[in-house]
Amino acid sequence: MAREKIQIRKIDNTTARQVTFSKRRRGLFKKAEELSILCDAEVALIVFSSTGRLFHFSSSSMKEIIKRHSMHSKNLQKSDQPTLDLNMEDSNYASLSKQVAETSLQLRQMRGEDLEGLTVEELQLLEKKLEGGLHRVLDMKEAKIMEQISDLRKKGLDLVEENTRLRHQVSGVGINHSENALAEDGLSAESVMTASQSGGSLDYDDSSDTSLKLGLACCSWK
Amino acid sequence: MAREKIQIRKIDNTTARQVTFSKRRRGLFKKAEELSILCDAEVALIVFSSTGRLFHFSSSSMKEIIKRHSMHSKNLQKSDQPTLDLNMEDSNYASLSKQVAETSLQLRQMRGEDLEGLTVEELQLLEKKLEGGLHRVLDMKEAKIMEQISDLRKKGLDLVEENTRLRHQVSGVGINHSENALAEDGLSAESVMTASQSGGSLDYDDSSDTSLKLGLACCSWK
DNA sequence: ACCTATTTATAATC
DNA sequence: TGATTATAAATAGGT
Repeated sequence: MAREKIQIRKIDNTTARQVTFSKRRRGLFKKAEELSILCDAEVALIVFSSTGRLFHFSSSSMKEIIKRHSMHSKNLQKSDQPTLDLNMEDSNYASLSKQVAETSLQLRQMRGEDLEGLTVEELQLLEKKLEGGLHRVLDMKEAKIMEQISDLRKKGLDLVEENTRLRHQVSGVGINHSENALAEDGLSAESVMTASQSGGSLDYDDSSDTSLKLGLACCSWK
Repeated sequence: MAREKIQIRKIDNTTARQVTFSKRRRGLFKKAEELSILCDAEVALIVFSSTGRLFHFSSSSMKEIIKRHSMHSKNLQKSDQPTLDLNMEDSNYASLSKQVAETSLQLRQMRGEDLEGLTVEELQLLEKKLEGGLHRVLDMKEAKIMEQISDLRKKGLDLVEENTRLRHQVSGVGINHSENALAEDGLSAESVMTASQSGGSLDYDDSSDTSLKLGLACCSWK
């Protein structure tokens, strides 16, 4: 709702996502409170950021609202869960632990560990994930490298410019002592450009081991 | 936010209040969902109208989010629960929670997400990890496939053997009716061996695109 | 964190 | 309720 319309899907850029999260979170909580006041409603809002931070609002007691909610929804639940507040909290830790175990197993498997129990199909899936991840990492690395190169090139050009200006100043003032010999074969703007570009071409070798690929092997330069 | 600015206090007129409730409720739920999608956040929203009707939204499992919330808030609660075990869990909770956040970030990054903040060096490291993992996964897959192949081959040999035995039995008993024509071009033990071996040679080509590596990508070996 | 051009949400009205 | 519309708010992209 601003400078440009955006699509409602996960924001890729982490920083942008966090900024948007902050802004929209404030907006959401404000509106939640307004609804509760204007319309005399009971409102409970719980938000966990993707980094795990908790934000919450409730117009009255969060516990009461949650209880009331679970009473309502319990009518539709299979009553195999005598979930009261107490054992719910107890099972929290377990579920979080389970989550840790699960995620770290996934992580280990992506590192190529603990693969014994997997079927060929699961391995195939893992392989696809890894290739996808690798591809995106390579793309990002490439982007960063390009950025650095263009930065460096720009800086180089600036320096050459300043260098030239200084040399002119020096010769203009007529103080051209031997100490300034350095300036006499100072780099030209063009040579800097060229050097930067060859640095940026990053010619890769297809036959090299993949671990040395330098990330540009299969990538599209953007 | 419209024809006129309003004060945020309870709307006296019941009808107007209900109308506003409907409109704002929709807006609130929409924004809650948008936040969860855009920012990859976990969001739970529970609303009771003043007439007692329940409305709720949750980006994932309401139960899970509520659990997670109650764990967090327990940390800030007064010690009306002087249970030793619980306290221990509380003190562990923060670190466990942090661990979840950390591991899942790593996982996301291995999937190629959330890479913005990384330096080229970090990306390089990630790349190495991915390549290492991929390599081990491929190795394991190959091993499993080889194993399956030799299993199949063995079973094939057994079958051929039995087949032969059966054929002998059949001809021995002298009941060689036309229905048994099938047996007459039964596979020889050798042909099974050969077929299995050529299927199992698995020569992969280093220069091929990784996604096609092992040449068996499309086959589902069980 | 602050600034605006735009997009959204919505209060009043029909 | 539902549609309309003028206006208040929210906010995306920059700085």
